[in-house]
Amino acid sequence: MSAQSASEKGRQTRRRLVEAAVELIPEVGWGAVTTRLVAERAGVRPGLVHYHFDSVSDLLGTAAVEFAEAALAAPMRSLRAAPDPAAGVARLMEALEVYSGHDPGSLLITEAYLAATRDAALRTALADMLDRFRADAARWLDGHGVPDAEACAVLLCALVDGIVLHRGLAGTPGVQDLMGPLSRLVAAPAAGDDGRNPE
Amino acid sequence: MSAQSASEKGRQTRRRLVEAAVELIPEVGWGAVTTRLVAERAGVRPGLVHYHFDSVSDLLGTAAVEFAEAALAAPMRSLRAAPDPAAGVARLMEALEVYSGHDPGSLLITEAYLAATRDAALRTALADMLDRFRADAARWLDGHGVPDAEACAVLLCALVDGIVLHRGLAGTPGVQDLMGPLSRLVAAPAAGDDGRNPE
DNA sequence: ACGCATATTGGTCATGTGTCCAAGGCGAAT
DNA sequence: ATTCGCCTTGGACACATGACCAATATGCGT
Repeated sequence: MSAQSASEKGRQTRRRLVEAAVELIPEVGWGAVTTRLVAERAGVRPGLVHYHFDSVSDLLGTAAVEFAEAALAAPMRSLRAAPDPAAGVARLMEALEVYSGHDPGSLLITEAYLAATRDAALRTALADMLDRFRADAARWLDGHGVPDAEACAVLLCALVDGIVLHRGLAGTPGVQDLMGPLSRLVAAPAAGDDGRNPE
Repeated sequence: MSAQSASEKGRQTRRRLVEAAVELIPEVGWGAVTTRLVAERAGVRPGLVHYHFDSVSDLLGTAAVEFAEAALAAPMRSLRAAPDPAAGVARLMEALEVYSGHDPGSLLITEAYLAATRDAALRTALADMLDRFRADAARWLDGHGVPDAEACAVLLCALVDGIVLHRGLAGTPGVQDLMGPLSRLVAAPAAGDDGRNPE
């Protein structure tokens, strides 16, 4: 295969380390990912971790952001491809069905949320991601006549992570059972202006 | 004052350790709570931790369950005291407003959720709690004419933790801005009483 | 061919960790 | 007062950790 340039090999090693971290974070927990552990999983020597990353936190942060970015793209596409709000939410929930039982990806993201509490850089990175996702969803909902699109988007995003979180605990009922109330959430006001909330 | 019996003093020490753990878990993260750290916070000697608890995990699990039990009681009361579903959800969200910014309590619970992923005993303990909460909410919603009460309860519980989780990241919009769509969620389809929001 | 920059190695270092234990304290029951 | 049981003390143990570094390998441009 390829005896690539030194920098190319370096990038590959770095990538392996990130992938190993992505695997390990859900398995053992954010704080329990150690240099030696991640190096062993990546098949490289422990010393390399501190060559490619400033610290273990740096590695973990990089892994979390890279993964989350990729993981959120799919559900977002599902939502956008839907013809109407109800179908969109249905698709979103379907995409979420992947997160059944103890899904490593969802655990990773939750771990990252918590770690972000104690890491300013990670916090802003994740918050930016969430805002982008939320803004996209709000725009789409608004464009399809859903009232309070922005609030709906906030709720949907919270719902996604909340369901994912509870899934980790035990078998929360299948998502399809939730569709009734959910479709009400994004239903356009039937006749009169009913869903409005005067402050 | 005091000069209580030996066993009484022991119970007090144990209580202090639990309280210290409750403080520390959100501050430094579940995995970073060490014997010496928690002992220092509790004002006792490190050796005592392993007298009152089998291990650090044992301490953390005890702290999480005891705290979560107490923390969920208040919102549940708020919900139950409400006259109708819309008001109930409003009260629930109000109670949640306590969780503004980085609320230690919500972080504690989230940390516990994640730790439960790798601890069977803790997992069943937390799942039992969540089920009780969910069942109570469902019963109450059902008794107030909300359709799909069970699914609604699942959504509400997920919503609570999801909002709490996202709150930790940054200033998610105030809860009152979410009430419009939320009242739609629990609105009864019947013509008479709908999701109007008294206040 | 020769340096040159990058990637890798194998090891060391001080520090902090969970767990355990023998000895001491101290109130309570006899 | 003496014994008994719980609580507490201070220290010890073996071990894992993050970070660091001088030396080495590897492929690049010249």
